[in-house]
Amino acid sequence: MGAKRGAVTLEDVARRAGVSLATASRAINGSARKVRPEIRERVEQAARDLDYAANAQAQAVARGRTDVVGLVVQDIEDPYFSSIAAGAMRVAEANGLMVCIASAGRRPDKEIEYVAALRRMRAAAIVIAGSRTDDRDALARLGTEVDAFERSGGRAVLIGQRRLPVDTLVVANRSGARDLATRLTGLGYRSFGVLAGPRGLLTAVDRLAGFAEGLRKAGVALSRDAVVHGEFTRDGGHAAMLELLARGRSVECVFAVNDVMAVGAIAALRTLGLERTVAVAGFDDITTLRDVIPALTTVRLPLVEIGETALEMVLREHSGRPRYQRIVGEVVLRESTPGVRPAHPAPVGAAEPLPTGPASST
Amino acid sequence: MGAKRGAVTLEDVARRAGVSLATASRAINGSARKVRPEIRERVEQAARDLDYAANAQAQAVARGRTDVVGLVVQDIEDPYFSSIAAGAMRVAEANGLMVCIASAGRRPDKEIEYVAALRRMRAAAIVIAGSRTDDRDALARLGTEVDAFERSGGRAVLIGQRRLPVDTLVVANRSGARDLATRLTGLGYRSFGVLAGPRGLLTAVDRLAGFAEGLRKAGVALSRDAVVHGEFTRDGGHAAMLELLARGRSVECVFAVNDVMAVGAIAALRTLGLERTVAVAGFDDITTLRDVIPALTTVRLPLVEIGETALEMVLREHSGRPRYQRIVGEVVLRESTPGVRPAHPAPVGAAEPLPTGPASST
DNA sequence: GTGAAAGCGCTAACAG
DNA sequence: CTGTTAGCGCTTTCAC
Repeated sequence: MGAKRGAVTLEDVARRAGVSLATASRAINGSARKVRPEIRERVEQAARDLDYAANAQAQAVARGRTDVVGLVVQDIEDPYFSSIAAGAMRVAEANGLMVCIASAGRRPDKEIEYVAALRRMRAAAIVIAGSRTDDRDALARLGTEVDAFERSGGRAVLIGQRRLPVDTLVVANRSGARDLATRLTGLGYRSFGVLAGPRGLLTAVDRLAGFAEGLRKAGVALSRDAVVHGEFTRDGGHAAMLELLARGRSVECVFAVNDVMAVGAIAALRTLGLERTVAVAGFDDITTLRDVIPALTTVRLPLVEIGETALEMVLREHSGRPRYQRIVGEVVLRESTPGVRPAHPAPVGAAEPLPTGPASST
Repeated sequence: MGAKRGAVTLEDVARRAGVSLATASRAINGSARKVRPEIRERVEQAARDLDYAANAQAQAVARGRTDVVGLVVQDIEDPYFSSIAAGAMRVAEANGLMVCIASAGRRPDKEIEYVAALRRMRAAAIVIAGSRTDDRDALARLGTEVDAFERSGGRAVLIGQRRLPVDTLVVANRSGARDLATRLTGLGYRSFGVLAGPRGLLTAVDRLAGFAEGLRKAGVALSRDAVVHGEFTRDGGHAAMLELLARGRSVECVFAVNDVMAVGAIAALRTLGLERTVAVAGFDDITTLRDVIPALTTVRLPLVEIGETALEMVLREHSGRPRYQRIVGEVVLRESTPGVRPAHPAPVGAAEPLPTGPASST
């Protein structure tokens, strides 16, 4: 895929500067040993003349290490992952690393394949972002592959569930959803529906479980058929909302297990003129979605920061056993869940405005 | 950053299979020459036993070519770019390539730096997505770097403006904005404002120019102080809208040069209770933004497809001079520009509903 | 078919 | 400090 003939080599540079290969190497690509300034300048000039660019691949094999890190996500187009990617890339830049990114399209097998590819590339580190599934077999295979990666000298970190003996940023989906349920019942809601995402996706499963748990603690029941599964996407939320309505359940409030589904749900409600009748809450607090109307109540996850932390963690030397770091979200109540009028007064801090600092963009 | 000691080498595999290095290589990593099935099986078994993964870097230096392509974007968190990335990654996957991505943070210098890094990596191809600026110097340096990249055997393609003698997907910003202006005046609007984006950003400049041109053709004036520049972001649009209002100009319709700015503008209008008074149009048709209210009139750009096309173009063998392929957008009229009631009846096809096929997600 | 050996472009001892 | 000389891990002639 692309011949690399034309490329100038270090030998060309050395010859032109009239020095040895070794000296040229030391002058250009740094080294412990020092080079006389005069010579160094001559070499650098030669390199400039020839427009020399070191062959990173060759350096990698000679040095036995790479300057590339890998990032495996489920879908780069999903803002959840592009934010994480942004964070990781920021840290990579700060450390002079290039990031090779792979979008697995939510197929566990592809994910494993990419980890393997990254192992072949001898990536220094690799961060795997995205929910695990309940597919024990896929999990085991991923574990094997990650293990092989680490044994070959690389370092890996997962973002999501703690399911493998590997460094992990454990997203507190369960407690986040539980807190959300608590706040929502605090607003006076008593009947809920859940747009639950794909059945086997742990992030979705955990959020559902946590939400149910929160309701239970508040003494609110969640009937089985008030839970509708669907794709983890805008259209999935749209369809699930319609399905829930079709089931004839009247709910005051719907919890969509992520923001994009919530947006789909609101769209569905709107076409039926119900957007102010049924409250909707999401999860993630996706920046790009902050301007939907009504503003979404959600659980904010510091996505960019998660990406940064993940890469930093894995770059930091570490000795011994896997580290698990918990990432907790924060409930943000907004207009999409105005609360039930008569009863229960809204708790303190219930109405939080949209953040509009100059920092948040997109 | 990460020792690569543990890694199993092909030599280990060869030894275990009791064959020569050469044979092991042929058996595992393919070759013109054939290997007796029996031997091949033995080698493959050995590789499996040892959990061997070929060192892609070493292969690259030996073969003189890589399996990585580079993608340089302005900001991976911006849906405009994450969609392009998704497209590029799709075709990369189809061709067994890994993509190294770099997010330049809208700094032309960083962009150049990354192209250089990609050259060092000996990337087979590289796609540079994002608007050029009016900085002639930066453009020249990018040109030099890209040229060096191509001379060293790689292939490059730009997405944006035709400003360099390099393969380019030329986005028809100007004509898109012109068409938009035509349609908008067709709806009866007569006074416009423009939230124009950063001054030096060619994409923004072209869209402004095209829009102005469209208005002119329709005999509508666009006063200089009805044009407000600002960041190419949601907050930039928000601020610019406020500024436009502060200037005391009463406009019927505002054109924000991209969707994220348009969303910011709508948010600003909403806080003032003006969202149904001032019409707003954007550009790009960002998927994630399709559910804002009112639904955004915009110029749809096939972003994912652009990413695909770019990489395909550059992967396809080509002899000779640079190719320029035009990408034209399509005006999509939606609720954010309902049209002016009394006069001018809406033209045919004016009201296009939101696409809601199961395909569109996020 | 298979193996020995010469690279690929660069780094890193090791001597001077 | 600088040059010589082994490698790094793999591919690919070139003989057998």
